[in-house]
Amino acid sequence: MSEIEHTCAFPLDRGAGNNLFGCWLGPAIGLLDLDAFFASVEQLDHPEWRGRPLIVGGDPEERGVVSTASYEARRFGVHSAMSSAQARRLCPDAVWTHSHFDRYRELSGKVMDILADETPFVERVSIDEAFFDITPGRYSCESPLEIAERIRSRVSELGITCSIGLSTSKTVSKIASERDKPRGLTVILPGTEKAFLRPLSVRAMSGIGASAEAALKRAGIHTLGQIADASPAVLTSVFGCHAERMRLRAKGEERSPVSPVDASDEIKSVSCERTFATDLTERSDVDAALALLAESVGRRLRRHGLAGRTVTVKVKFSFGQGRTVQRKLPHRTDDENIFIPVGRALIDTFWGPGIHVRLLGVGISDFERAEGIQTDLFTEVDDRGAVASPRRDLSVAIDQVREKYGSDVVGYGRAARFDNGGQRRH
DNA sequence: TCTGGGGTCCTAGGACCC
DNA sequence: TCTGGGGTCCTAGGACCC
Repeated sequence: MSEIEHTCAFPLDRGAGNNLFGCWLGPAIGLLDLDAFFASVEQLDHPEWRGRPLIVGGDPEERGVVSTASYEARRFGVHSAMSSAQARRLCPDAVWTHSHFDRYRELSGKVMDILADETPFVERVSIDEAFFDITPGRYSCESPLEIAERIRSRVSELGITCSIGLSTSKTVSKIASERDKPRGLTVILPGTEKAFLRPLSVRAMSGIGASAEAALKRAGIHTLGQIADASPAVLTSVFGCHAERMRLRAKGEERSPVSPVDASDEIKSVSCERTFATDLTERSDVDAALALLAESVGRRLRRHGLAGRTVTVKVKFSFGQGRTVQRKLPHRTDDENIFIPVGRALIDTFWGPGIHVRLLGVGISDFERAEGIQTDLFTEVDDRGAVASPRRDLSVAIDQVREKYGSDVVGYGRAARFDNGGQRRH
């Protein structure tokens, strides 16, 4: 029997009728966040890496960045999104590994199963985060604290750990979950939300990024309490039509429900981009890179059974600026043989002498539902209403070989000049 | 030391139509 | 011929998230 440990940000106010071991007033919404998730999975799968600084991310020699650092590596100052080169300087002895998404997805699924076993009201936010509603009386009459404690303990049986924030709203629980990582359970009791939020920096609240923070600072607003007290005009100048919703969130009075996602679950776009170890300066290299990225997008579209109508090409130049250009196709497709030429035409719109390409990306979006598809008499359309080139069959055959033997085995000649790291082959 | 890769959502302007 | 207004589609860009 695990002993109940938790952090209460504020002393219990028994007078208000809230008691840890008694009743919980109002909604009980939890946010579960897996601790250093990718790094924890790697340490689970490689016992020899446990207890050592571990970095999941791109190669330091190739403009990579840190995806996740284990807590041992974080002690050296390494954190997500830091360039791998800097991480290596801070922690030269760290173990490095690339990410293994299929494995992360598998474990994430097991965690979601645990949540689903405790309550039907689960809203998955990302691969390592989910909200869950355990309001007493909605599904179970058990104390929210006991349920949260049990979830935490069941997750640890998988060999990874999580932190949980528990309160009456999503905003507060999300912030609370960050307070005591790893393996924390932070409870903000009903009635104490406002006092908990007031002194916090505006950046603590999700939805406020660097840009909104700067705008708020110009208005003299630094804390969530100041957002709660700000004039409607000031808030509107920063948040537009979301001003009053942001105020409610900052006051701890948000009432947005945990929505088990079905429709919003659907994929809206599929894209692939690559930062090259050395800039591309030859148009032929850029075209070859486009083909490589497009094949990856095509493969994922076919795997998901999706076909889209908008092609987007994204580019970053060596001197920092970037551009995105997009074009709508007359018909949807999942066939890179169709959208590669469109991508080339989009590259034409910004290509010129002396251009150095640091990053190139390709994306497909605008997935129509089958009943909304329009066709004409002269276009061959498959049973899902998508157009395909004669070479799509070849693409599908390559998909199958890759499924079976791994992605490095076979590919078109046009993509063979780059390996998966985007490094030019010599 | 600069700043990856996968996404979502929103805004704004211009074209075009009624 | 001039005028205005509204709606929708397309495109580009930006903010934000993990």
